[in-house]
Amino acid sequence: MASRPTRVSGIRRKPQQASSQERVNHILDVAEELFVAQGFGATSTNEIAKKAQVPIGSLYQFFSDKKAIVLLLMERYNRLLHERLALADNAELMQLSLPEYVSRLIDITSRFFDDHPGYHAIFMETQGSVPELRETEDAADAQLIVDLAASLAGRGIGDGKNQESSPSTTDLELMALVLVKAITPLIWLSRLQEPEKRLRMVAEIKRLALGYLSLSA
Amino acid sequence: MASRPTRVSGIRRKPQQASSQERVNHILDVAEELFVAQGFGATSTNEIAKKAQVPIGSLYQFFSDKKAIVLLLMERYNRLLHERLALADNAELMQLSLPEYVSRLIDITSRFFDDHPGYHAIFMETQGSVPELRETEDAADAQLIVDLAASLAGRGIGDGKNQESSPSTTDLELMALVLVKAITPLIWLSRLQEPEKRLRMVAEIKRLALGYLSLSA
DNA sequence: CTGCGGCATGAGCAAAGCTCACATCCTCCA
DNA sequence: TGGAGGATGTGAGCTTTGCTCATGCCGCAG
Repeated sequence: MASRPTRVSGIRRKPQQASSQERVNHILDVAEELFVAQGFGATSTNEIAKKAQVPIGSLYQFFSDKKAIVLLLMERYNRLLHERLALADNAELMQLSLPEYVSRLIDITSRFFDDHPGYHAIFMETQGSVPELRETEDAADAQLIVDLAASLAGRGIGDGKNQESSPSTTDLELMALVLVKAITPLIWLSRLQEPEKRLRMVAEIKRLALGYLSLSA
Repeated sequence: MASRPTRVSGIRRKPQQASSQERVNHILDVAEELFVAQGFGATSTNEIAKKAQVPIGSLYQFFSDKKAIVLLLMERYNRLLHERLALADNAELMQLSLPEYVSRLIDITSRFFDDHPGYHAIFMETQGSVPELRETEDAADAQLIVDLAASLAGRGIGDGKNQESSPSTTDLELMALVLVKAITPLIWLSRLQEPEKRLRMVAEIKRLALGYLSLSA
């Protein structure tokens, strides 16, 4: 798959100069910090501009919207997650037994959310009020789903599901969709529990995935 | 379980007069209509007041906040869902085979979201920006989870999970938690698909639940 | 009829997102 | 080198929206 070009819908003037590019990144970093600390709604664009030492007018030259800031942040996060999963999804992973394979994938994802607490925090608050964010997120999930479906196919999952006829790729992708969309919120939820309960939840999430996959093994 | 008193945290002056109670309900109905039609963020409180033929000052005598309106709406929805599930969760349901039992529960929930499209629409947009809503929703889910755990216990699910020691209630509730929190977003997602794919998704959701429960049967 | 306590009302305040008229800088040709 | 002209930088202030509060009105006790 060719690496699709990053969506820059929310950007107003594409920074040609390197210095401007740095300014944009600096604004993004400051915004991320403030969003995580106080929330998206409680952070004003003027505050971001002031803390980033950028006049409010300049900020709006780079970002069409307050929403655009959050959009770019989420794209950054999505890229990171995809990279991390793609990195792990290699031949080595294929050697593992199904339970260990499932366990690894879930641990990697869970770990990612630990390393980037802003992802969950910002996404949860903004997904509802920023429709474009749903699209970006769906595109990112679609990517994960395609990859996961391919990975599952490599393990021979789903071959025996349709008794007759061919087990169309779409069936596998449907399974991958269900897994991704079920597991992601569960992992987020697990992060809110105290450590002991959290471990039990993660174990239970793995059982959920495993039970589902076992039906089609 | 005793029916817990409805949370009225967001109400400013408890309407003693019947006429005031009617006014509150009328405002809620108008607000629901506007929220579904244009979204929560795009609907101003002044607009609600005008359409409900209530002066803006009076509206704020009944509701402490714009958030309070949405909170009361969601409580209404949660009460309805709980009632519908409680109604179905009777002896008759216990006679069914496990696959049919799972199928019924998921169909009932899915049907509920069809009958009340506002639930999903309003909740999705507001959950992030209204922290109190998360609490209300968690309380409602907790109720569902306790009921589901009891229902599962009645079927003998989970008895064989812990090889040694007692299968503590908490284990069952953890399973119920995982099921509820995994299935709800999936059902919401399924509602956005075209009819054919939607049916396949619902079937897949049932397989997910079934596979999971089968591990502990 | 008169005084009083509380409810009803909507003009207007404060906060936040965003604009736009103006200043400043940078480039390039005479 | 100077200066014209476009591109970029800047922040006062406009608009919208959630919400308040000074004022008016109503119903009842004396």
